[in-house]
Amino acid sequence: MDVFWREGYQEASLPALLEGMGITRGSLYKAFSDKKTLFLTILEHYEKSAVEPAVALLSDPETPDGMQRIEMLLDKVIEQVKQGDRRGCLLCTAAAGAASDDADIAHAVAESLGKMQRGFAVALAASPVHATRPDAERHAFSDALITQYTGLRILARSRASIEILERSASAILQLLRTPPPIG
Amino acid sequence: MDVFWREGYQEASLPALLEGMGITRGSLYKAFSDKKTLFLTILEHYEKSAVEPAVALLSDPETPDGMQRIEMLLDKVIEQVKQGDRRGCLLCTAAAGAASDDADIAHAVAESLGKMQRGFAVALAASPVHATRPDAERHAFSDALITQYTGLRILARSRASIEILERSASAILQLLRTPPPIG
DNA sequence: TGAGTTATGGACCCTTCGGTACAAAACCAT
DNA sequence: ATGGTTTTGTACCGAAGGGTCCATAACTCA
Repeated sequence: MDVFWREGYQEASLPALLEGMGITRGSLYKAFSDKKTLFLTILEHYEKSAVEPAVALLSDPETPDGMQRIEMLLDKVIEQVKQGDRRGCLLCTAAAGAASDDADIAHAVAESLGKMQRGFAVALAASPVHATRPDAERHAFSDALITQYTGLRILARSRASIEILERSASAILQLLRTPPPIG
Repeated sequence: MDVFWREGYQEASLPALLEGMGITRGSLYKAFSDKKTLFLTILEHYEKSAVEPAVALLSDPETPDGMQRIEMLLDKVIEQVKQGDRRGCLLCTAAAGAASDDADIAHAVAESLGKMQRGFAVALAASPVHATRPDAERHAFSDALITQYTGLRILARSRASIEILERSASAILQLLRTPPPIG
């Protein structure tokens, strides 16, 4: 997973993957029919090991304020970058790359990003500021959040300064915390 | 440019580029020393033909309200997708891909994205809602906007539904139009 | 322990990659 | 026209890509 995460789908070469997995071609092609199938399997693994925890965080009732959950998630992302991890998000990178030329991969990626987006919606519903707002608005905000999240992850991959990422994240939080005008 | 735009830096093959340019290898390597140099030249061209008009739009005093300029820009992006153009943004795709492993390319990309970001800042400064706010806040919002823009462009490349993109764009506009609490 | 099965290594296949070399063609000034 | 220069097309290069094949090694169970 790490190799795909670091290098992206297309760029991850078989030799690199094999070294990362500590096996050889024979075993890989015995277990997975080809590179694409391997990647789809990895996407499932990523969903379990990265997406689901993130969604769990966004849905965690132990943090009553949904906005705070979102803040925690974004903080995690920023913290990762601070520690030198510039891999970004496997899904976001796949969405950007030629991976999304393939219908199966594009579908799997969209599915996982959809889960994240619904996670944001759940968190918003648990926010005092947004709980009482119309469903449509929360839906739109969760769309904006998944977009923001994707942008953040992509810019993390490029060499954007940590300050940009931090300001960007705190700005979106500030905006979402501002109570909407009555009406 | 279109070939790189559609396929990304790494994925764009020499034969594809040659066909797109209507020339053959001999001429290409006469004019540009290699693929990377060609791409850097293309990035300059993209900056002139795509980034600068966008920045001009964001700075256009004929539209007095800066927020409206931003809305126009996002509308353009959405409109492009509506017309079936899923190429996204050359810079954003390059930022996501292995292109940003190369320091020169990463630098050029960051430079151009920086121009966009400053464009957003200029537009915000021309908005009644934000003109009187602290510089630091506008700066942070412009960071959030370039992040949002990147996310939008990446999701446009993947097969995200047009509705997500539309809601995402209008949500961020709505948030930015909400006057901040006094203080 | 030994027959039967499965997993593994790695040589090998073809294609495509970016890049070079160079002869033929096109252009140019005289 | 003609000699010299520049531009163009294309054959070719080594490297690396993903994928196949098969002999050997490693397991399994009687």
